[in-house]
Amino acid sequence: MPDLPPGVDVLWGRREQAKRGPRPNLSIEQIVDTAIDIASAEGLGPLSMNRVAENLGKSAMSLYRYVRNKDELLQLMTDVSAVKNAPPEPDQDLGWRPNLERWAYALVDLYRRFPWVLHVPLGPTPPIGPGQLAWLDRALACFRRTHLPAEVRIGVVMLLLTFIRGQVRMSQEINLGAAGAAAGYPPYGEMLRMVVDKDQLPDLAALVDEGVFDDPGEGMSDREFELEVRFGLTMIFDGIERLVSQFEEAQ
Amino acid sequence: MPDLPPGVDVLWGRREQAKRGPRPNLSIEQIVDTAIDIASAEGLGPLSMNRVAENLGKSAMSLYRYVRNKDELLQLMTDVSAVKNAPPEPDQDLGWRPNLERWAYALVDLYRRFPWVLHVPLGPTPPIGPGQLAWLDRALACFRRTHLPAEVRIGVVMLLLTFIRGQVRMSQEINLGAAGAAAGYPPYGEMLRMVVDKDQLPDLAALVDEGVFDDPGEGMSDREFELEVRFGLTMIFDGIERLVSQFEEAQ
DNA sequence: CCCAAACTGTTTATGCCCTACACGAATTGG
DNA sequence: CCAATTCGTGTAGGGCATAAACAGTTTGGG
Repeated sequence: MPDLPPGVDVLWGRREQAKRGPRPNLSIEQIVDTAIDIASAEGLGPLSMNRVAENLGKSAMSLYRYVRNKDELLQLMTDVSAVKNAPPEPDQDLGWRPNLERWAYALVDLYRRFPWVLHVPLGPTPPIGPGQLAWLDRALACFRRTHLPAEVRIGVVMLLLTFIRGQVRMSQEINLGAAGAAAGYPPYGEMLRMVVDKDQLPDLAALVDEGVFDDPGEGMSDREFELEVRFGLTMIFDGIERLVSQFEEAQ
Repeated sequence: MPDLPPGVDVLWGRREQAKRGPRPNLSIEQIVDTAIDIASAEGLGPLSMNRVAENLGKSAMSLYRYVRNKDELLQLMTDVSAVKNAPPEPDQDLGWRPNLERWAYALVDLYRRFPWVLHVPLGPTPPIGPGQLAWLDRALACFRRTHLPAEVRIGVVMLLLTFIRGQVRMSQEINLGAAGAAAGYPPYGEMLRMVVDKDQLPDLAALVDEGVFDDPGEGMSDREFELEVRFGLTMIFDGIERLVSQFEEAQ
């Protein structure tokens, strides 16, 4: 029987504790927590094994007694963040749409609380930790009273996952760009006016002239972001609604 | 007047050529092209300044005469890939939906031809190169005959961009995971059966029992991927259709 | 015509990073 | 009580981006 990928045993608490040898002075939980603290405060850039060990008052190599890899540490961090911010329990009296909407906005909150999660390179397998699977399960639970076939349910949930992930990530990066505006670059609208040619990019030029790209405030405000996400989610939920009613009629 | 971000002058061919000094033995085009070749063949991991220079028969530091940063090189690569795979010209006799669908699937092709683009960290500003702006323009051109207001047009295009980006990226990573299956891991369905508990994750367990996660072939086939993308895009396009007809009636 | 200025490519060096390895110290089963 | 096992650390190796100094090449101005 083949083994599970590294880290999975840890996530599900199936790591057998040592019988011999000195007592461990650290724990994976401590390591992952401090790593999460660093990443949440300063991002993934400054997160190095050295830095984590330093914050724990230990040497860098000591971490490798608990974690095979830096990548494994990142995977653990990702799943633990999903545990720290658990999905809401759907209320089966409410119908699928309000429940799924609550779920979706809770996911947005997760990515806003732990922005670095969006920059963790995906591991060798699809999500398999308890945190991420709990999110998956709660989304699927919203469809209990519908007649959607199994494949469609997953398809819909995956659609929401990728869309929310992409949207939050993009807004993050746009915000980062706004911070770069302090570095001396002109605002986006200005830059576009400098390079966009009316002949080669006519439709874009029209929008630039309308001032659509001229951000009034500093970068993208929380309200603007909310609107952008809500816009996309509404469109997607409308599509799901059509799908659900199709399979309801077929019943 | 503040300067443009680094690399923009290069992208738009506004780099002034040197008058003094020896003739350059390299060109940015060469550098970017070989970098693209490496990344397309082996991914961003093995792409280092040393490696690029090596493939050109030069020393690593020579590249810094043409490029400020590795990050700038990555941004250039991204835009050039969008030029090498240009967006289709919309046919104004066809209506917005067929045109936008062609555009969307062409974008999917772009990301499949240059998978590494999805892993390039976004730069200090939103896209400003001619390649990416051309894609933006061609998408906007699809709405010429509609009455959508400007903000909605951008919103829709952004929605498509993030969705396609996320979807292709996820399928890439799943495929990578399938490659990891050769490393000795059991298939995803098996692993889920090992960890998913019927009491704690009932809805997920139901789907696991149905065998939804048991991939018949090796990883995700092209056909499966096509279906997945088509599924999401259809839902989104239905949502756009609703939106367009709303503003048509309001006219 | 000639020299100084400007530019190119290379060599060298610095400072990070992850991590393989070997070691001494601590703990415990037989 | 010894041998096996485990823990934490120090050292070192290899890779990376890139700063700085330098030698060689081209050209504009006197």
